[in-house]
Amino acid sequence: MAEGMTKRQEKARGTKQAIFEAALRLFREKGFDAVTVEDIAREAGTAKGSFYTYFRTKSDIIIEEFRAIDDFYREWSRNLKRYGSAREKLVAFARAQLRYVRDKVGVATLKQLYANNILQPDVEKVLIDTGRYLHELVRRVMEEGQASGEFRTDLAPDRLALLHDRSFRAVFLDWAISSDGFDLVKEGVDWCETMVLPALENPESRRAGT
Amino acid sequence: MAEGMTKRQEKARGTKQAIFEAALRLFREKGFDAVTVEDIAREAGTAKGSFYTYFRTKSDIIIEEFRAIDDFYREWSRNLKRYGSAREKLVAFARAQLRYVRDKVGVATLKQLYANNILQPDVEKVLIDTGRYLHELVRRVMEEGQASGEFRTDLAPDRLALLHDRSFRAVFLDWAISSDGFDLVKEGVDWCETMVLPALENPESRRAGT
DNA sequence: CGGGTTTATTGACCGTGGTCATCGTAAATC
DNA sequence: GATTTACGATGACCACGGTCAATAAACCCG
Repeated sequence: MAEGMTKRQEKARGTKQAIFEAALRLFREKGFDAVTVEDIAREAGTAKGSFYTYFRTKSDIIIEEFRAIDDFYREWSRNLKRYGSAREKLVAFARAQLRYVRDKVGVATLKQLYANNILQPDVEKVLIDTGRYLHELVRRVMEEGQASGEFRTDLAPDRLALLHDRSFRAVFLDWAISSDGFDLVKEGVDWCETMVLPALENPESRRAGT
Repeated sequence: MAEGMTKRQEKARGTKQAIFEAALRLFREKGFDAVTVEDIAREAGTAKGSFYTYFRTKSDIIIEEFRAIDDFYREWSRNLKRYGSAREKLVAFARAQLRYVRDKVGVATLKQLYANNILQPDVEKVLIDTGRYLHELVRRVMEEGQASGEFRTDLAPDRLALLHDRSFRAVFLDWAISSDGFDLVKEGVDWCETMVLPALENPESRRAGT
Protein backbone atom coordinates (compact mmCIF):
# COMPACT_ATOMS: atom_id res chain seq x y z
CA MET A 1 0.00 0.00 0.00
CA ALA A 2 0.84 3.69 -0.19
CA GLU A 3 2.28 4.29 -3.65
CA GLY A 4 4.54 7.28 -3.50
CA MET A 5 6.87 5.75 -0.96
CA THR A 6 10.57 5.15 -1.11
CA LYS A 7 12.04 1.91 0.16
CA ARG A 8 13.27 3.75 3.25
CA GLN A 9 9.91 5.19 4.13
CA GLU A 10 8.31 1.82 3.70
CA LYS A 11 10.79 0.17 5.99
CA ALA A 12 10.35 2.95 8.54
CA ARG A 13 6.61 2.44 8.51
CA GLY A 14 7.17 -1.23 9.04
CA THR A 15 9.45 -0.63 11.99
CA LYS A 16 7.00 1.73 13.62
CA GLN A 17 4.18 -0.70 13.11
CA ALA A 18 6.21 -3.58 14.51
CA ILE A 19 7.09 -1.58 17.61
CA PHE A 20 3.51 -0.46 18.10
CA GLU A 21 2.10 -3.93 17.79
CA ALA A 22 4.78 -5.49 19.96
CA ALA A 23 4.07 -2.91 22.64
CA LEU A 24 0.34 -3.50 22.61
CA ARG A 25 0.83 -7.23 22.75
CA LEU A 26 3.20 -7.01 25.71
CA PHE A 27 1.10 -4.46 27.58
CA ARG A 28 -1.94 -6.65 27.25
CA GLU A 29 0.07 -9.66 28.35
CA LYS A 30 2.02 -8.31 31.30
CA GLY A 31 0.67 -4.86 32.04
CA PHE A 32 2.18 -1.47 31.27
CA ASP A 33 4.57 -1.27 34.20
CA ALA A 34 5.93 -4.78 33.84
CA VAL A 35 7.06 -4.13 30.27
CA THR A 36 10.28 -2.28 29.58
CA VAL A 37 11.10 -0.36 26.46
CA GLU A 38 13.85 -2.86 25.81
CA ASP A 39 11.32 -5.67 25.98
CA ILE A 40 9.30 -3.90 23.35
CA ALA A 41 12.29 -3.34 21.12
CA ARG A 42 13.39 -6.95 21.42
CA GLU A 43 9.88 -8.20 20.66
CA ALA A 44 9.75 -5.92 17.66
CA GLY A 45 13.15 -7.11 16.47
CA THR A 46 14.80 -3.73 16.68
CA ALA A 47 16.91 -1.62 19.03
CA LYS A 48 15.76 0.40 21.99
CA GLY A 49 16.75 3.65 20.37
CA SER A 50 14.37 3.01 17.49
CA PHE A 51 11.46 3.10 19.86
CA TYR A 52 12.25 6.73 20.49
CA THR A 53 12.51 7.47 16.80
CA TYR A 54 8.79 6.84 16.56
CA PHE A 55 7.41 7.53 20.02
CA ARG A 56 8.34 10.25 22.44
CA THR A 57 7.64 8.26 25.57
CA LYS A 58 6.57 4.79 26.56
CA SER A 59 3.04 6.00 27.29
CA ASP A 60 2.70 7.56 23.84
CA ILE A 61 1.75 4.08 22.72
CA ILE A 62 -1.30 4.38 24.92
CA ILE A 63 -2.36 7.61 23.29
CA GLU A 64 -1.94 6.18 19.85
CA GLU A 65 -4.00 3.16 20.83
CA PHE A 66 -6.69 5.31 22.36
CA ARG A 67 -7.28 7.13 19.11
CA ALA A 68 -9.02 4.03 17.84
CA ILE A 69 -11.96 5.15 19.93
CA ASP A 70 -12.72 7.80 17.34
CA ASP A 71 -13.40 5.10 14.79
CA PHE A 72 -15.80 3.57 17.24
CA TYR A 73 -17.58 6.89 17.68
CA ARG A 74 -17.87 7.31 13.93
CA GLU A 75 -19.22 3.84 13.56
CA TRP A 76 -21.64 4.19 16.42
CA SER A 77 -22.94 7.56 15.33
CA ARG A 78 -24.87 5.81 12.61
CA ASN A 79 -27.15 4.47 15.34
CA LEU A 80 -28.13 7.98 16.31
CA LYS A 81 -31.18 8.13 14.12
CA ARG A 82 -32.73 5.25 15.99
CA TYR A 83 -33.45 7.50 18.90
CA GLY A 84 -36.22 10.03 18.79
CA SER A 85 -35.13 12.75 21.15
CA ALA A 86 -31.80 14.39 21.84
CA ARG A 87 -32.15 13.23 25.42
CA GLU A 88 -32.40 9.63 24.36
CA LYS A 89 -29.49 10.04 22.00
CA LEU A 90 -27.34 11.38 24.77
CA VAL A 91 -28.16 8.55 27.15
CA ALA A 92 -27.66 5.93 24.48
CA PHE A 93 -24.36 7.48 23.52
CA ALA A 94 -23.27 7.61 27.13
CA ARG A 95 -23.99 3.94 27.57
CA ALA A 96 -22.15 2.97 24.40
CA GLN A 97 -19.15 5.10 25.27
CA LEU A 98 -18.97 3.81 28.82
CA ARG A 99 -19.17 0.22 27.68
CA TYR A 100 -16.50 0.74 25.11
CA VAL A 101 -14.12 2.32 27.58
CA ARG A 102 -14.75 -0.34 30.18
CA ASP A 103 -14.41 -3.30 27.81
CA LYS A 104 -12.13 -2.18 25.01
CA VAL A 105 -9.95 0.41 26.67
CA GLY A 106 -9.74 -0.83 30.24
CA VAL A 107 -8.77 0.85 33.50
CA ALA A 108 -5.06 0.29 33.14
CA THR A 109 -4.93 2.06 29.80
CA LEU A 110 -7.23 4.82 30.96
CA LYS A 111 -5.01 5.48 33.95
CA GLN A 112 -1.97 5.86 31.75
CA LEU A 113 -3.91 8.06 29.39
CA TYR A 114 -5.08 10.44 32.08
CA ALA A 115 -1.71 10.56 33.82
CA ASN A 116 0.03 11.19 30.54
CA ASN A 117 -2.33 14.01 29.58
CA ILE A 118 -1.84 15.63 32.95
CA LEU A 119 1.90 15.35 33.22
CA GLN A 120 3.38 15.48 29.74
CA PRO A 121 3.96 18.99 28.45
CA ASP A 122 3.80 19.91 24.79
CA VAL A 123 1.76 16.86 23.96
CA GLU A 124 -1.46 17.11 22.06
CA LYS A 125 -3.99 16.68 24.83
CA VAL A 126 -6.24 14.04 23.38
CA LEU A 127 -8.62 14.18 26.32
CA ILE A 128 -9.67 17.78 25.96
CA ASP A 129 -9.08 18.26 22.27
CA THR A 130 -12.25 19.73 20.81
CA GLY A 131 -11.09 18.88 17.33
CA ARG A 132 -11.84 15.19 17.83
CA TYR A 133 -14.88 13.55 16.35
CA LEU A 134 -16.33 12.96 19.81
CA HIS A 135 -16.82 16.66 20.24
CA GLU A 136 -18.37 17.04 16.83
CA LEU A 137 -20.81 14.24 17.52
CA VAL A 138 -21.93 15.63 20.86
CA ARG A 139 -22.22 19.11 19.47
CA ARG A 140 -24.59 17.91 16.79
CA VAL A 141 -26.84 16.32 19.37
CA MET A 142 -26.80 19.56 21.36
CA GLU A 143 -27.84 21.52 18.30
CA GLU A 144 -30.65 19.12 17.69
CA GLY A 145 -31.77 19.32 21.31
CA GLN A 146 -31.80 23.07 21.15
CA ALA A 147 -33.75 23.07 17.92
CA SER A 148 -36.36 20.76 19.39
CA GLY A 149 -36.62 22.80 22.56
CA GLU A 150 -35.31 20.04 24.80
CA PHE A 151 -32.07 21.77 25.75
CA ARG A 152 -31.28 25.21 27.03
CA THR A 153 -30.40 27.80 24.44
CA ASP A 154 -28.54 30.30 26.60
CA LEU A 155 -25.26 28.62 25.65
CA ALA A 156 -23.79 27.79 22.26
CA PRO A 157 -23.92 24.14 21.21
CA ASP A 158 -20.16 24.08 21.30
CA ARG A 159 -20.15 25.15 24.90
CA LEU A 160 -22.79 22.60 25.83
CA ALA A 161 -20.72 19.90 24.21
CA LEU A 162 -17.68 21.00 26.19
CA LEU A 163 -19.61 20.89 29.43
CA HIS A 164 -20.96 17.47 28.55
CA ASP A 165 -17.52 16.11 27.75
CA ARG A 166 -16.05 17.57 30.91
CA SER A 167 -18.80 15.96 32.95
CA PHE A 168 -17.91 12.58 31.62
CA ARG A 169 -14.24 13.09 32.21
CA ALA A 170 -15.19 13.34 35.87
CA VAL A 171 -16.72 9.88 35.85
CA PHE A 172 -13.78 8.38 34.00
CA LEU A 173 -11.42 10.06 36.41
CA ASP A 174 -13.20 8.66 39.44
CA TRP A 175 -13.12 5.26 37.83
CA ALA A 176 -9.42 5.57 37.16
CA ILE A 177 -8.79 6.55 40.75
CA SER A 178 -11.00 4.04 42.51
CA SER A 179 -11.02 1.30 39.87
CA ASP A 180 -12.24 -1.41 42.20
CA GLY A 181 -15.81 -1.38 43.37
CA PHE A 182 -16.74 1.27 40.83
CA ASP A 183 -19.19 0.15 38.20
CA LEU A 184 -18.31 2.50 35.38
CA VAL A 185 -21.35 1.92 33.21
CA LYS A 186 -23.83 2.08 36.06
CA GLU A 187 -22.27 5.16 37.61
CA GLY A 188 -21.88 6.80 34.24
CA VAL A 189 -25.45 6.32 33.09
CA ASP A 190 -26.70 7.44 36.46
CA TRP A 191 -24.48 10.50 36.30
CA CYS A 192 -25.82 11.30 32.85
CA GLU A 193 -29.41 11.12 34.00
CA THR A 194 -29.13 12.79 37.36
CA MET A 195 -26.48 15.43 36.68
CA VAL A 196 -25.85 16.06 33.04
CA LEU A 197 -29.34 16.00 31.57
CA PRO A 198 -30.93 18.16 34.28
CA ALA A 199 -28.23 20.74 33.71
CA LEU A 200 -28.75 20.69 29.96
CA GLU A 201 -32.49 20.81 30.02
CA ASN A 202 -34.33 23.82 28.77
CA PRO A 203 -34.95 25.88 31.90
CA GLU A 204 -37.92 27.76 30.48
CA SER A 205 -40.27 25.95 32.76
CA ARG A 206 -38.12 26.27 35.84
CA ARG A 207 -39.15 28.56 38.61
CA ALA A 208 -36.57 31.22 39.42
CA GLY A 209 -34.53 30.63 42.59
CA THR A 210 -35.68 31.94 45.98
CA MET B 1 6.81 19.60 72.23
CA ALA B 2 5.05 16.26 72.52
CA GLU B 3 5.81 14.99 76.01
CA GLY B 4 5.73 11.22 75.95
CA MET B 5 8.52 10.92 73.43
CA THR B 6 11.80 9.14 73.59
CA LYS B 7 14.91 10.75 72.23
CA ARG B 8 14.70 8.46 69.23
CA GLN B 9 11.16 9.38 68.33
CA GLU B 10 11.97 13.04 68.70
CA LYS B 11 14.91 12.80 66.38
CA ALA B 12 12.86 10.82 63.89
CA ARG B 13 10.21 13.50 63.90
CA GLY B 14 12.88 16.07 63.34
CA THR B 15 14.33 14.18 60.39
CA LYS B 16 10.95 13.75 58.78
CA GLN B 17 10.17 17.40 59.26
CA ALA B 18 13.52 18.46 57.84
CA ILE B 19 13.00 16.29 54.77
CA PHE B 20 9.48 17.54 54.28
CA GLU B 21 10.44 21.18 54.53
CA ALA B 22 13.52 20.79 52.38
CA ALA B 23 11.40 19.12 49.73
CA LEU B 24 8.77 21.85 49.73
CA ARG B 25 11.42 24.54 49.57
CA LEU B 26 13.16 22.91 46.62
CA PHE B 27 9.95 22.12 44.77
CA ARG B 28 8.86 25.71 45.07
CA GLU B 29 12.25 26.90 43.95
CA LYS B 30 13.00 24.61 41.03
CA GLY B 31 9.83 22.66 40.31
CA PHE B 32 9.01 19.06 41.11
CA ASP B 33 10.79 17.44 38.20
CA ALA B 34 13.98 19.41 38.54
CA VAL B 35 14.50 18.25 42.12
CA THR B 36 15.97 14.82 42.80
CA VAL B 37 15.46 12.84 45.98
CA GLU B 38 19.17 13.19 46.60
CA ASP B 39 18.84 16.94 46.39
CA ILE B 40 16.16 16.79 49.04
CA ALA B 41 18.23 14.55 51.29
CA ARG B 42 21.26 16.77 50.94
CA GLU B 43 19.24 19.89 51.67
CA ALA B 44 17.75 18.17 54.71
CA GLY B 45 21.19 17.08 55.87
CA THR B 46 20.44 13.38 55.70
CA ALA B 47 20.87 10.42 53.38
CA LYS B 48 18.73 9.46 50.44
CA GLY B 49 17.56 6.28 52.12
CA SER B 50 16.06 8.25 54.97
CA PHE B 51 13.67 9.91 52.59
CA TYR B 52 12.12 6.52 51.98
CA THR B 53 11.86 5.82 55.68
CA TYR B 54 9.29 8.58 55.91
CA PHE B 55 7.76 8.82 52.45
CA ARG B 56 6.87 6.07 50.05
CA THR B 57 7.52 8.05 46.90
CA LYS B 58 8.74 11.45 45.87
CA SER B 59 5.21 12.58 45.14
CA ASP B 60 4.00 11.60 48.60
CA ILE B 61 5.33 14.95 49.70
CA ILE B 62 2.71 16.53 47.47
CA ILE B 63 -0.09 14.61 49.11
CA GLU B 64 1.12 15.52 52.56
CA GLU B 65 1.28 19.16 51.55
CA PHE B 66 -2.16 19.04 50.02
CA ARG B 67 -3.73 17.95 53.28
CA ALA B 68 -3.29 21.49 54.53
CA ILE B 69 -6.31 22.35 52.43
CA ASP B 70 -8.51 20.70 55.01
CA ASP B 71 -7.44 23.28 57.56
CA PHE B 72 -8.42 25.93 55.08
CA TYR B 73 -11.86 24.35 54.64
CA ARG B 74 -12.36 24.21 58.39
CA GLU B 75 -11.34 27.79 58.76
CA TRP B 76 -13.48 28.95 55.88
CA SER B 77 -16.56 27.03 56.96
CA ARG B 78 -17.06 29.62 59.66
CA ASN B 79 -18.06 32.05 56.91
CA LEU B 80 -20.95 29.85 55.92
CA LYS B 81 -23.48 31.57 58.10
CA ARG B 82 -22.97 34.81 56.20
CA TYR B 83 -24.87 33.41 53.30
CA GLY B 84 -28.62 33.08 53.40
CA SER B 85 -29.38 30.23 51.04
CA ALA B 86 -27.71 26.92 50.37
CA ARG B 87 -27.27 28.04 46.79
CA GLU B 88 -25.30 31.07 47.86
CA LYS B 89 -23.23 28.99 50.23
CA LEU B 90 -22.31 26.61 47.47
CA VAL B 91 -21.26 29.36 45.10
CA ALA B 92 -19.29 31.16 47.78
CA PHE B 93 -17.59 27.94 48.75
CA ALA B 94 -16.78 27.16 45.16
CA ARG B 95 -15.13 30.52 44.71
CA ALA B 96 -13.10 30.20 47.89
CA GLN B 97 -11.99 26.69 47.04
CA LEU B 98 -11.05 27.59 43.49
CA ARG B 99 -9.06 30.60 44.63
CA TYR B 100 -7.25 28.56 47.22
CA VAL B 101 -6.29 25.87 44.76
CA ARG B 102 -5.18 28.36 42.17
CA ASP B 103 -3.14 30.53 44.53
CA LYS B 104 -1.98 28.28 47.34
CA VAL B 105 -1.80 24.89 45.68
CA GLY B 106 -0.88 25.76 42.12
CA VAL B 107 -1.11 23.82 38.87
CA ALA B 108 2.19 22.05 39.26
CA THR B 109 1.22 20.55 42.59
CA LEU B 110 -2.27 19.73 41.43
CA LYS B 111 -0.89 17.86 38.45
CA GLN B 112 1.30 15.71 40.64
CA LEU B 113 -1.58 15.15 43.01
CA TYR B 114 -3.93 13.93 40.30
CA ALA B 115 -1.32 11.82 38.58
CA ASN B 116 -0.30 10.26 41.87
CA ASN B 117 -3.88 9.44 42.81
CA ILE B 118 -4.46 7.84 39.44
CA LEU B 119 -1.29 5.81 39.19
CA GLN B 120 -0.18 4.83 42.68
CA PRO B 121 -1.86 1.68 43.95
CA ASP B 122 -2.57 1.06 47.62
CA VAL B 123 -2.37 4.74 48.45
CA GLU B 124 -5.11 6.46 50.32
CA LYS B 125 -6.83 8.33 47.55
CA VAL B 126 -7.07 11.77 48.99
CA LEU B 127 -9.04 13.11 46.03
CA ILE B 128 -12.05 10.86 46.38
CA ASP B 129 -11.88 10.13 50.09
CA THR B 130 -15.32 10.88 51.51
CA GLY B 131 -13.87 10.87 55.00
CA ARG B 132 -12.27 14.26 54.51
CA TYR B 133 -13.72 17.41 55.97
CA LEU B 134 -14.50 18.73 52.51
CA HIS B 135 -17.12 16.08 52.07
CA GLU B 136 -18.60 16.71 55.49
CA LEU B 137 -18.87 20.42 54.77
CA VAL B 138 -20.57 19.98 51.43
CA ARG B 139 -22.93 17.39 52.81
CA ARG B 140 -24.11 19.78 55.47
CA VAL B 141 -24.93 22.39 52.87
CA MET B 142 -26.82 19.78 50.89
CA GLU B 143 -28.87 18.84 53.92
CA GLU B 144 -29.67 22.45 54.50
CA GLY B 145 -30.65 22.94 50.90
CA GLN B 146 -32.93 19.98 51.04
CA ALA B 147 -34.53 21.17 54.25
CA SER B 148 -35.20 24.59 52.77
CA GLY B 149 -36.62 23.10 49.59
CA GLU B 150 -33.90 24.51 47.37
CA PHE B 151 -32.36 21.19 46.43
CA ARG B 152 -33.78 17.95 45.15
CA THR B 153 -34.67 15.36 47.76
CA ASP B 154 -34.66 12.24 45.60
CA LEU B 155 -31.03 11.59 46.58
CA ALA B 156 -29.39 11.39 49.99
CA PRO B 157 -27.28 14.38 51.04
CA ASP B 158 -24.25 12.16 50.97
CA ARG B 159 -24.86 11.28 47.37
CA LEU B 160 -25.44 14.90 46.42
CA ALA B 161 -22.17 15.81 48.08
CA LEU B 162 -20.38 13.10 46.12
CA LEU B 163 -21.84 14.35 42.85
CA HIS B 164 -20.87 17.89 43.74
CA ASP B 165 -17.30 16.91 44.56
CA ARG B 166 -16.99 14.86 41.42
CA SER B 167 -18.21 17.78 39.35
CA PHE B 168 -15.47 19.95 40.70
CA ARG B 169 -12.84 17.35 40.13
CA ALA B 170 -13.72 17.69 36.46
CA VAL B 171 -12.87 21.39 36.48
CA PHE B 172 -9.63 20.82 38.34
CA LEU B 173 -8.75 18.06 35.94
CA ASP B 174 -9.32 20.24 32.91
CA TRP B 175 -7.20 22.92 34.53
CA ALA B 176 -4.44 20.43 35.22
CA ILE B 177 -4.51 19.26 31.62
CA SER B 178 -4.76 22.59 29.85
CA SER B 179 -3.14 24.80 32.51
CA ASP B 180 -2.47 27.71 30.18
CA GLY B 181 -5.34 29.82 28.99
CA PHE B 182 -7.68 28.25 31.50
CA ASP B 183 -8.97 30.64 34.12
CA LEU B 184 -9.70 28.23 36.94
CA VAL B 185 -11.78 30.53 39.10
CA LYS B 186 -13.83 31.90 36.24
CA GLU B 187 -14.45 28.47 34.69
CA GLY B 188 -15.15 26.96 38.07
CA VAL B 189 -17.71 29.50 39.18
CA ASP B 190 -19.35 29.34 35.80
CA TRP B 191 -19.42 25.56 35.98
CA CYS B 192 -21.01 25.74 39.40
CA GLU B 193 -23.75 28.05 38.25
CA THR B 194 -24.52 26.53 34.88
CA MET B 195 -24.00 22.83 35.57
CA VAL B 196 -23.89 21.96 39.24
CA LEU B 197 -26.65 24.11 40.66
CA PRO B 198 -29.20 23.35 37.93
CA ALA B 199 -28.62 19.66 38.53
CA LEU B 200 -29.03 20.02 42.27
CA GLU B 201 -32.09 22.18 42.16
CA ASN B 202 -35.37 20.89 43.37
CA PRO B 203 -37.07 19.62 40.23
CA GLU B 204 -40.60 19.88 41.61
CA SER B 205 -41.42 22.72 39.29
CA ARG B 206 -39.84 21.13 36.24
CA ARG B 207 -41.98 19.85 33.44
CA ALA B 208 -41.47 16.18 32.68
CA GLY B 209 -39.37 15.46 29.57
CA THR B 210 -41.03 14.95 26.19
C1' DC C 1 25.34 -1.51 84.58
C1' DG C 2 25.52 -5.18 80.85
C1' DG C 3 23.45 -7.81 77.13
C1' DG C 4 19.89 -8.20 73.94
C1' DT C 5 16.55 -5.98 71.02
C1' DT C 6 14.59 -2.45 68.30
C1' DT C 7 14.89 1.15 65.04
C1' DA C 8 16.67 5.19 62.53
C1' DT C 9 20.34 5.93 59.23
C1' DT C 10 23.27 5.11 55.54
C1' DG C 11 24.99 4.81 50.77
C1' DA C 12 26.25 1.33 47.43
C1' DC C 13 23.43 -0.77 44.23
C1' DC C 14 19.82 -1.83 40.70
C1' DG C 15 16.51 -1.32 36.94
C1' DT C 16 14.58 1.49 33.74
C1' DG C 17 13.19 5.51 30.87
C1' DG C 18 15.22 8.37 27.94
C1' DT C 19 19.54 10.48 25.14
C1' DC C 20 22.86 10.87 21.60
C1' DA C 21 27.13 10.33 18.84
C1' DT C 22 28.04 7.23 15.32
C1' DC C 23 27.28 4.27 11.46
C1' DG C 24 25.57 2.41 7.20
C1' DT C 25 22.90 2.84 3.37
C1' DA C 26 19.09 4.73 0.51
C1' DA C 27 18.16 8.88 -1.88
C1' DA C 28 19.31 12.92 -4.18
C1' DT C 29 22.53 15.57 -6.99
C1' DC C 30 25.82 16.09 -10.33
C1' DG D 1 28.45 6.10 -12.19
C1' DA D 2 30.57 8.89 -8.61
C1' DT D 3 29.81 11.91 -4.76
C1' DT D 4 27.24 14.10 -1.35
C1' DT D 5 23.33 14.36 1.64
C1' DA D 6 19.60 12.72 4.56
C1' DC D 7 17.91 9.69 7.69
C1' DG D 8 16.78 5.32 10.07
C1' DA D 9 19.07 2.19 13.27
C1' DT D 10 22.00 1.27 17.05
C1' DG D 11 23.51 0.40 21.78
C1' DA D 12 26.60 2.41 25.14
C1' DC D 13 25.56 5.76 28.30
C1' DC D 14 23.33 8.74 31.84
C1' DA D 15 20.27 10.26 35.55
C1' DC D 16 17.20 9.29 38.79
C1' DG D 17 13.61 6.81 41.62
C1' DG D 18 13.56 3.33 44.59
C1' DT D 19 15.72 -0.94 47.45
C1' DC D 20 18.16 -3.16 51.04
C1' DA D 21 21.78 -5.26 53.88
C1' DA D 22 24.69 -3.42 57.14
C1' DT D 23 25.64 -0.18 60.95
C1' DA D 24 25.19 2.62 64.98
C1' DA D 25 22.92 3.90 68.77
C1' DA D 26 18.80 4.37 71.74
C1' DC D 27 15.84 1.54 74.41
C1' DC D 28 14.36 -2.06 77.59
C1' DC D 29 14.90 -5.37 81.14
C1' DG D 30 17.04 -8.10 84.65
